[in-house]
Amino acid sequence: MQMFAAMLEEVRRIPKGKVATYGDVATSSGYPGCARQVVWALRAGKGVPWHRVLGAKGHIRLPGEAGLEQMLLLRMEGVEIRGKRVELARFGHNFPLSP
DNA sequence: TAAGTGACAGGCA
DNA sequence: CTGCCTGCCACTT
Repeated sequence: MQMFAAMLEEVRRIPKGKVATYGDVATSSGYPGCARQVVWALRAGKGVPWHRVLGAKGHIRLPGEAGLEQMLLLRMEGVEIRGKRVELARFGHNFPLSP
């Protein structure tokens, strides 16, 4: 499995109403420490719920209107947003380790 | 081959 | 709480 493919797969596993961080996606997809590569995957990936991926602490790391849209999409899925951040304790998706 | 880039993470003031 | 700095890794030029 290619790195990006694995990452995109993990992103697709995030259920509606939940979110995950770049680091979590990277780790659970088998590439710990490759949070930046998750960005690559998301940019290249199509048909993935990219809006469910946030930065550390549930911070939205998308600048400009894209961030606004992400916030909107998350809200529509039932994710509450406090100011500029999400409560990972409640909406963070617990990834099933896949070895 | 080396240097630069990025929707990052974690530590520290 | 915020903002700055460093480490990280795959990819491009």
